[in-house]
Amino acid sequence: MRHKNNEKSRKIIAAATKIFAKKGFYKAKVSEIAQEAGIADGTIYIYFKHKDDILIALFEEKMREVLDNMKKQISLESDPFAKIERFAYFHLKLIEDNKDMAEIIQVELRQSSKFMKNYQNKKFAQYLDLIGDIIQEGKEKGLISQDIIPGIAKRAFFGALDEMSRFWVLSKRRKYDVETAARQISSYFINGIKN
Amino acid sequence: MRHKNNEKSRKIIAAATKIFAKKGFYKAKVSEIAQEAGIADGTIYIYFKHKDDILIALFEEKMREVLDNMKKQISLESDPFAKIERFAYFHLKLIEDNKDMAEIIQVELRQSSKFMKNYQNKKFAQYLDLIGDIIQEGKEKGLISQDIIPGIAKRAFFGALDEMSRFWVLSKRRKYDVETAARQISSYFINGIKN
DNA sequence: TTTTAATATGAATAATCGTTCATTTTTTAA
DNA sequence: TTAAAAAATGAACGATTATTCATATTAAAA
Repeated sequence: MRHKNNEKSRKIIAAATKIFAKKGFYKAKVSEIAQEAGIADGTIYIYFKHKDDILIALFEEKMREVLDNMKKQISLESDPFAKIERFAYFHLKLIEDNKDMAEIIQVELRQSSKFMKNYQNKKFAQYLDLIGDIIQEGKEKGLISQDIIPGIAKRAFFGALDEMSRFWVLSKRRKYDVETAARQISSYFINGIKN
Repeated sequence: MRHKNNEKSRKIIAAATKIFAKKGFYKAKVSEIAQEAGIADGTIYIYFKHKDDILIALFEEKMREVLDNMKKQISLESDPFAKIERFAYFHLKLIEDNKDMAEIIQVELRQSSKFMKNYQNKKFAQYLDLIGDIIQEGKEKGLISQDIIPGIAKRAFFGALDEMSRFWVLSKRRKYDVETAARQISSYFINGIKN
């Protein structure tokens, strides 16, 4: 039954999210994931061909969620600067609400190019492009300086948010709240690029 | 003889830099590092107790270099904004000139908290604080808005540069040159935080 | 030169874990 | 209800690889 299979896949991914976040991909044992999911070791291999595939499926599922959610959020605003501010807030909010996912994306996504030679993270590129598109729109509306290179600016903005996330994810306590961090970071950026 | 030992340690670290960058920590075999260094597998264990220790020593050595170099660069400027610009340029230049090191710091440093429970990267914190101190100085001189929170701003700026590095390190070709990227990123930031 | 100490070697060890598959259990179809 | 198919199990396998250590080599001291 198609429905049940998806259910079990998701159960495995949910378990893997927890275990990968806690131990990292390499130190996470397949048997631990199985135990967390409440199934036998071998069952995992009915749904995933290799351990790697669990991580890839995890990326795909989470990134799809994140991307869809952010698209919706952005569409609620019409002003490019308001979009940027909203992006910052919801990005950081997402991190706060999904620590395990955030930790995996922070840590494992970066090394994914090493152990999965051919895996191209298209969803991540699309996520970055959400910012790129806002900047492009702002330039066209004359709100953002023509000197700004969207390919650099989108990375600078994402990187600023991402480093903040890293700090939260890897340290135990949150020193700044989401609202403050989002407001600060988006205001540096908006003031920095506006015409 | 002290001198010779240090020499061999460095030879091992140099070899490890190459291998870790190419394969990542977990996929790098100790025997490969030994081969790259032109020594026997066992010899590595005279200089390092565990594989982990090679990576830690590597971090320490590289970060010390990076930190020393950047301190010198910053001290050449007196104006906080000029310091920021110089920081951006030399950070990106360093990445460009030391691809292997950059790749390791990008990828392995992030997961270091996972496999080395007790390793605190003090040098990295100091590196971030170089930016924090510049911002503090700028605030005191009235050049930077009092609303700016150095603990957030330093991460935002570093993150912007770091994301650019990530792009360079993980993609094959460099799309933007160092000068352009440094100028863009530091100008967003400076305009964003100035009074 | 001879003795002693320090270094280096690399084959052997031992532990780890991803993956398989013969068997059992559950579900579906007849 | 019974037969066939699908899904699940988990013990066993086998490949990998960090680390050790008995032996050999080189350097230092006597």
